[in-house]
Amino acid sequence: MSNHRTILHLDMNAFFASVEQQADPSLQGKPVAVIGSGARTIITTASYEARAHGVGTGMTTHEAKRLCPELILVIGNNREYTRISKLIFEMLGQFTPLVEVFSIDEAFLDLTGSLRLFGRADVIAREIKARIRDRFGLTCSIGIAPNKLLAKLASDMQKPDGLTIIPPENVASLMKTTPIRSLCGIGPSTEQRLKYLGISTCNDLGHFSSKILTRHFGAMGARLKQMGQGIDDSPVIPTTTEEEVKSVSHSTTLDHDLTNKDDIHKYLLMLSEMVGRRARRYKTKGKTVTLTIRYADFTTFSRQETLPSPLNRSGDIYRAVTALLDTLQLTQPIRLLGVAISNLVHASEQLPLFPEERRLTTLSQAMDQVNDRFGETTITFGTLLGQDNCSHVIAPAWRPAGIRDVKVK
DNA sequence: TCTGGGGTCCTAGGACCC
DNA sequence: TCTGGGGTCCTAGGACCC
Repeated sequence: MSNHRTILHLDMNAFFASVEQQADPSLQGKPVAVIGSGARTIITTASYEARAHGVGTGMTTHEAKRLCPELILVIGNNREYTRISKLIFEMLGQFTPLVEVFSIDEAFLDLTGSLRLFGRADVIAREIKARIRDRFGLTCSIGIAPNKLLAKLASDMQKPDGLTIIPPENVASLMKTTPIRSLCGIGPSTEQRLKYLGISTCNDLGHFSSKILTRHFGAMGARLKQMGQGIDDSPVIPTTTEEEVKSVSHSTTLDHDLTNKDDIHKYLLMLSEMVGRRARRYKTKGKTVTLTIRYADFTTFSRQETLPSPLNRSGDIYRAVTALLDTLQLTQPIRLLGVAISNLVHASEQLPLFPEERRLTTLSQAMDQVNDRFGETTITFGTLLGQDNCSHVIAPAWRPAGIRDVKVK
């Protein structure tokens, strides 16, 4: 009986773009990019045909069109991606109850206990790939390794439609050639700081002085050294028992930069309503309210306030963020506005004690009920009317609403 | 028409309390 | 009437993920 774990990481290939190509055969084999609906949108996902021209996530549509004039732009369909994502994750639950949803198109599976029943891990991986292909016409890349860090590294090694296995005995030699930047958790900034210390491969990192790493990176230092050695003890946490969310936020890049206070207030009301509604759906309230502003030149900053009692009514959130706005001296036109609540506590089912408070809470609940039944914009605040609708494209990392309710087996 | 949106975690410094 | 010091909460910003 070996004492190491067998972890599988699944990564859907060009998920949003592939779903679009499946739904519309005329897109198959063509360069396709999924974008948002706003005026200043970016490429969310590019099909492999588009990637061949250099088109990638984060590019502006104009940059992408310049690289690939025949590129077909498709506005993302969040509902459909969420629907398929849930079906795939449910299917994964047939192989182990230990399925951790990492994003809308990625998941970790702990197969350690499943091997006796299903045989070898690569057999399970091939079965998963076949099912996803047969049922959805989609491909994925799978990595299998002794832990999550290496499984994720492995799934990245062959795309699209890959299957990469890192056996425990191969870890040390793999670390010799793997660049630190390939590890999940080491981004551009950490890479630069490590390079400055003369560290460029995982092997360099794994053998570097703990003392110096701790001096430069604090608590993160020890963890970095372990990562360099390919060590990762973090468990696969099934999504059903996942912790509660810690914040709820919405932000929007405006179609045009704003200077007018009335316009800014309208957007803040819209964002407050979106945050409040989602918080109420989650049955949560937040004590801290945050306003985020991005200026035309992209400087971004935030102001937050922690209130005496938690709130989730849209009007209360709106009041708090406008109060924060009033403390500021704006120096440039505004490009982006964001509203968040954090410091979350469970919302009590009990109605407030005072009549006026009770009236407002009941009103808020009634509006939610109507909106739940007849669609998002049936009832809303007067000043919101005439505002463009707020159908934003979810990012690949977005966790589908209610995903925590997915029954895994 | 340069540069989306939703999250988590960490840090540093200040307030405040004992 | 020099300098302590731990703990907690809060704010603001930044790194990182997809």
